[in-house]
Amino acid sequence: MSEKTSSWKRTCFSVEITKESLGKTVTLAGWVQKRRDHGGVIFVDLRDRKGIVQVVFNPDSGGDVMKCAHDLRSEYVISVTGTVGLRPEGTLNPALKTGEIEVTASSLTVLNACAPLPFVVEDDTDVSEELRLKYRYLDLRRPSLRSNLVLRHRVAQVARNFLSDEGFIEVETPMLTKSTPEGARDFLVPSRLNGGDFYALPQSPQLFKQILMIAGLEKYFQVVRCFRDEDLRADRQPEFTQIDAEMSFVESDDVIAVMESLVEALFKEAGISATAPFNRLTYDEAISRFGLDAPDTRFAMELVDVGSIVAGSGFKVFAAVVAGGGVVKTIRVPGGAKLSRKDIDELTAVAATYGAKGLAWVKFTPDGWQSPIAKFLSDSEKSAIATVTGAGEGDLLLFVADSLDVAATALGRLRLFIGKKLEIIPEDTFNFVWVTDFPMFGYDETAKRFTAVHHPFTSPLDEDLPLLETEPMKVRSKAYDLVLNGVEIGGGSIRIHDPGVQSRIFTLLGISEEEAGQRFGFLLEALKYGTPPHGGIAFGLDRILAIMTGAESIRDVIAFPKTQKAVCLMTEAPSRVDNAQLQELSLRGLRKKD
RNA sequence: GGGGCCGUAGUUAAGUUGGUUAUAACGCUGGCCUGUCAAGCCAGAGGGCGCGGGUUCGAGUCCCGUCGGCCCCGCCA
Repeated sequence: MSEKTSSWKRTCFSVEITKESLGKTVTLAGWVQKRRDHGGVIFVDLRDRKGIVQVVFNPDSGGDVMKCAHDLRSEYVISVTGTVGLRPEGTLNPALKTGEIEVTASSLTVLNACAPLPFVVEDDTDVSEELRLKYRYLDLRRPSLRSNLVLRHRVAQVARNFLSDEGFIEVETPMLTKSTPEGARDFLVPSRLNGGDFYALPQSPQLFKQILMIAGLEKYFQVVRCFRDEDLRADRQPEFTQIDAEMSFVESDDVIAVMESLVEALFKEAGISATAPFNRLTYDEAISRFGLDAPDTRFAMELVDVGSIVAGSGFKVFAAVVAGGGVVKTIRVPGGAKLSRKDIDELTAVAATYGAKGLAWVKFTPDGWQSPIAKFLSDSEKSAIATVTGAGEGDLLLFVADSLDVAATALGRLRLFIGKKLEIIPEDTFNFVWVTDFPMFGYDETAKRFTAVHHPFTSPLDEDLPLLETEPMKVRSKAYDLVLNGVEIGGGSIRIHDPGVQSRIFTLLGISEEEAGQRFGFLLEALKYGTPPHGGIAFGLDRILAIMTGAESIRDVIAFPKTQKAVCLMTEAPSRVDNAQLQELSLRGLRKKD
């Protein structure tokens, strides 16, 4: 196809060519980003993994080479040998790292052609994600996506190096493991050798890492895939990656201290400064001030409780909720009085999504209170509300009266919604906060039983141990989450290392001794044999990278992600299998073969 | 399980109150062109509107169903 005067093997990458290479002969290999054919001279932007450089073909290159260059198309794979030269004055391209130089080709080898593309391989493409996922290999050629993968690699390396330097041992734990019905839905794997039995893919290596502590590893870590068969979101994939760690002979503060340094190191790799120690909030504080257990602390607009002010109010809706044990909370939207009725309707709809039955509002206008509820409130109530919220002219107050859970969630979400809409959340700010002292238990109204908020192996606070049997809902745990800009990026706890306490927790969760034995017998057994106090944490690598890269979805930091229906559009997994395969696994297909 | 948005050439979109041969840009194909980098100029090909029903004289346009993508609620110890 062209003269073979030299090998097609690359001598350097595009971006390695500098002005110091002037006059040198180089061989480049890569993809044709763009061809600009002027007839007598042809420019080709050659892209390799590291960047782009302009290659020039002119009649001096030889007739064959010109003809061959003329036939080049986007994404052809080529090798070019040529001489590095300065670009003529006035033809520099400041947009390119290599914009001052160019390579004048003396030979060209087409290593492979490329079929017409389903979409243009460029960062500034607005092609649908559906198509991008189907042709993921083309999508990944785009520099922005590739740089996400590169950063992911670097961050994972930093994690490994850091933890290794801190004395953590990376241990691989099984991917084929035991199903534990607690928690998320398991992905099941049928066992051929034990027909009718199933493995589960791990939701996390939780039990294994605890057992590694019992085994005396003292410090364990793993960059590990986890699987949960639940519905997907922008920040949730059925398989995702955790930086998982566990330590022995530690309390919460010990884990937090090491992990803060790790997080500093990870974010430094992305050019983001995270300065430890990070702020801390208890769960109760987080809920009461921000409404959510993953508070976005980049902006204020905190929740204010006005329950005591309106407890005896003429506004029966408020008074009744307080009398019934509920709360009345409000947020002040600075300058929010300019919002239209339609805007407020929208906010009401948002609040309704999270279960709020209504959204009361007050606009502070030059003429005083403008509000559907103003007439029900006394002057002293109004002034108390203004004082406690700090509301002044131009502001808007939004109230939700409901159970603590609903009111906090609705206003907490509303706070985020308004923060985004009014663009009052500062960008390029990274606010880390530890949320601690989570409640041990939640209550499942439908199943009429207690559930573990974190997981059943989380240790209660020592001082709350006596409340286990008397007031379980008041028991707090030694759990901690790391929250960044309103996103939970990690969470962990000090574990129970006392089999007696572990049994009490199982009893409370309504897990019988027999059941506990079936599900976690190996752990309960192991706990008897000299278990050190231990605890750990796991970070969501995908979420961390999404924040670092500004990605809207973790799909943009995962090489081969799945769609919302958990389908890989490239491989078309999941798919049907042969009946023969099923039979071998003692399974029967439920769907007819079409 | 539920709510919302979307689906028209290869791609991204426009398609008035349902009305002749469905538009545009980019891309693609061919030609011209020695300094472009959103190259330029000329010519050209390409879809029957995700799929299936229905209403109608007539359906991208209305109705029903279905498939797919995205966002969210539930779910995610």
